[in-house]
Amino acid sequence: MTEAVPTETQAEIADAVRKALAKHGYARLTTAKIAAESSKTEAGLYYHYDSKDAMVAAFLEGATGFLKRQLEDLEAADPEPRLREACDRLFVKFDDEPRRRTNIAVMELLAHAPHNETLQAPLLELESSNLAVLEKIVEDGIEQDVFREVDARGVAAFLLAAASGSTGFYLALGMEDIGPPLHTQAESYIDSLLV
Amino acid sequence: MTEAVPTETQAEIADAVRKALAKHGYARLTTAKIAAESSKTEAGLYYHYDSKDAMVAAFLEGATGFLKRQLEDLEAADPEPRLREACDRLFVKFDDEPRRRTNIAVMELLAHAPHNETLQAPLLELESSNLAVLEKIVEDGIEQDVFREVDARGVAAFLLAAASGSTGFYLALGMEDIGPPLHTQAESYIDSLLV
DNA sequence: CTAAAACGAGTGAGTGTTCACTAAGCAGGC
DNA sequence: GCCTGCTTAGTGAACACTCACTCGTTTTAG
Repeated sequence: MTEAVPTETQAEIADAVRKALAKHGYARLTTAKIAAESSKTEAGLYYHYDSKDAMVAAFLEGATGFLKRQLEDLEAADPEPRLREACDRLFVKFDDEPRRRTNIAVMELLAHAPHNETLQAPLLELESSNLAVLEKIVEDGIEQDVFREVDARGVAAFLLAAASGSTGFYLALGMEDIGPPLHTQAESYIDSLLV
Repeated sequence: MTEAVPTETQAEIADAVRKALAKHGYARLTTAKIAAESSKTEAGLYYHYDSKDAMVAAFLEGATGFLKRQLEDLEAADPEPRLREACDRLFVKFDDEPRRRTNIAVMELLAHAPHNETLQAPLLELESSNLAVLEKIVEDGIEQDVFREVDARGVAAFLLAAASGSTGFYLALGMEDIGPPLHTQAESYIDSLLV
């Protein structure tokens, strides 16, 4: 586990990967397009990274790190509002354009992960972490008698699946009108967990 | 809407696309790999399709058609068992290898859809159709007083999102142990809809 | 204190390979 | 003898990556 804090330039390139992915998608990502989004030339990228794959991996580590922290740094302390806050962050808003694009990009990398080993580790860590955070909240809620005696892991997985699934038809396909009822339904689902 | 029933050879090529996608993913899909999965040479593919994009589109139309029909041809008549049956088909089993790979491939195409127009129409039709089927079941259930007065569209979207989301961490990342509790939780969610 | 050497960061111009796609031709059935 | 279906052999473009070199800064040596 080489943590290797990226230099400023490395971070700039990783951000260029994000922009290029948002514009063109992973399947059409090229080093030329990454360079175009950064202040460097194509060859210059290779001074900081060994390969295109390494650049994508750098972006992915940054993105998954951010998504992980977003769910770890919840403000509410009590289980119920805490779970609602988590849900709020998990269901990305349609008009948050950069975040929407980034989520779609991560989804494309996720779908490609079975065919590219370097993508697997950060994604696995992201999902495991998110799952653990949600599970912990539900467990606490059960202990404090605010939630019914449900399967904490199942509930966590169900919520997480619903949130990531919404990225597909809501964010990627642009089915705008489905977002609000979806989020409302997630809230109702949480209601149904209460004692 | 040119329905254009594919010839036998065209269908064989579309199936070769499926196999190639399962093996290599969309980002690494090449015409050479498609040819390798079929009985034709690379150039031969172009006698039947104008472009690589057209071949992918042909696969996608077949795949989405199948996924649509799978949810339209439910056996149970009454809302509750019907919704459970729909759920059963929506949550793909881990050990159903070809289906699993196909679902992942469709997910990769879905994530790439914002950057490739030819992918959008069949995917939009698939999701709309699935959503409509689920919504109808819930609506019927409400009318027949077997489900509570919930937001049918929201419930449909929530179930569909959970199912497609599970493709990500369950199927693509290989988190095998999360599948069963997820499916169980979907069942519990349906329980919570009952009057 | 200064000149030379070394180094970090980057560029412009390639290189070999892979890719999507095409042109020309050929076998066999009507 | 002419379509239909397919092949062999390309073609130019795009791609990931490399190389020789530059230019400013920093380190070292006398």
